[in-house]
Amino acid sequence: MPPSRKHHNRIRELVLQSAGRLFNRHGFNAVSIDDVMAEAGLTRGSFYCYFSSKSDLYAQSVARVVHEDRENPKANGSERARADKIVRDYLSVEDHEETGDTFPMIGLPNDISRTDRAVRQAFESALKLMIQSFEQAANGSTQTRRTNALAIAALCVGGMVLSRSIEDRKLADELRGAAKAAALELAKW
Amino acid sequence: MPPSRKHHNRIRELVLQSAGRLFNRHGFNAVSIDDVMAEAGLTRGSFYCYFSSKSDLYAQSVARVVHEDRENPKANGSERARADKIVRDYLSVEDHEETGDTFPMIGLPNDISRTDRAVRQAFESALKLMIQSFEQAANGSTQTRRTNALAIAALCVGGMVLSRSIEDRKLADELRGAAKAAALELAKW
DNA sequence: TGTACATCAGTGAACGCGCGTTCACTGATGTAC
DNA sequence: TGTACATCAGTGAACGCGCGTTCACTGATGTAC
Repeated sequence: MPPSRKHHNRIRELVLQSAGRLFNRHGFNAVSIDDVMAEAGLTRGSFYCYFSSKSDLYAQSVARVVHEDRENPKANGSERARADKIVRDYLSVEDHEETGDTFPMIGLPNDISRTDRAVRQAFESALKLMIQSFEQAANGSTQTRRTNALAIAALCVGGMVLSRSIEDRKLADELRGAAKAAALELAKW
Repeated sequence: MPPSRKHHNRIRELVLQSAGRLFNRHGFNAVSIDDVMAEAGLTRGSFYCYFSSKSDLYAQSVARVVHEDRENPKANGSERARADKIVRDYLSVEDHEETGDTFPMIGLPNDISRTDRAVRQAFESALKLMIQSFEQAANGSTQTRRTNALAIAALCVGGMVLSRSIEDRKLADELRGAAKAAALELAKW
């Protein structure tokens, strides 16, 4: 087996990273396979050496984040710090263009609607993980923590989606700021 | 002028209604011109008798709602009642499939990203109107009302988008419920 | 050590499909005379 | 009142483009002997 297994995995990882970045920024539909491969420095054709379809790529890209989080759950510090980081990733006023390969991957959930099962399931498990993070970090009774975690998730996604959809930068910043404040208020962590 | 002006306007309105319904439910990209025309009982071709492009249709569909709201601002009752209705339209657990031609039209904002100017502007003005509604209805200082109105908007959109993106109905209902509770708590109206 | 071969990453052209848009045409409606 | 004509809604086929996917081919790499 000539081109080594190592090489295969390295490139594959590279493509996954490009994909994560692009999917987070622009959503599923708006990103083409060409875009992903170009960002990784390759051309369209070899994509299928690594993934069986665009949906497969998305599913694996999301699954990777979930998996990594499960592997080293405390790597990024306390539960509080992790939850805090997620909120910041979504709602920071400053570097909102930098949604790298951090956590989110729930980039732009809307265009998920009509795609296949695997994509939706991957998305769903990532969402559940995010909610769980918030739940563990929050204070209060079990019930309160659950409810607040759900609301925080809605604030994160809603704030980000809206602020990205508009051109009025001032309003966009205001929106993210308000959503962040409300989220942190709910969390009381 | 044979087919009367009345007729033209009537059909046009009918198409706008179908469009509003479908766009609210599925977003911009996921709805085809065929879908809209079929829902109105017509075929693809005559679409261009009424609108110059798909973007034009979307822009006008959204603009209609804004316009109607400006025309009879108190038609639906007090400011409180109107704001309340918007939240319910977004986040009711029951009839979330029924997002008719009520207010929302901020159906699924994500896939707006790469479409033309008119579409984005229409969307943006609708969003501003929604925020304004919340602002007027809420209690507290000017500053508090503004901040809370923004957070409520994020909760509405985030809660709806997320709950529509997942298959786990129980979680979806929980999400909408939590987002709604948080929104009403913020509003204190 | 050197040569033949197998393997697979990578390329770029081509295919197919969905969908927005165009177009030639039909048919009904109302106005002109 | 009746007939010819103009107007436009409506139809369905066709075009064009973007993009996911396929495919025949190349070339490099490492193993077999």
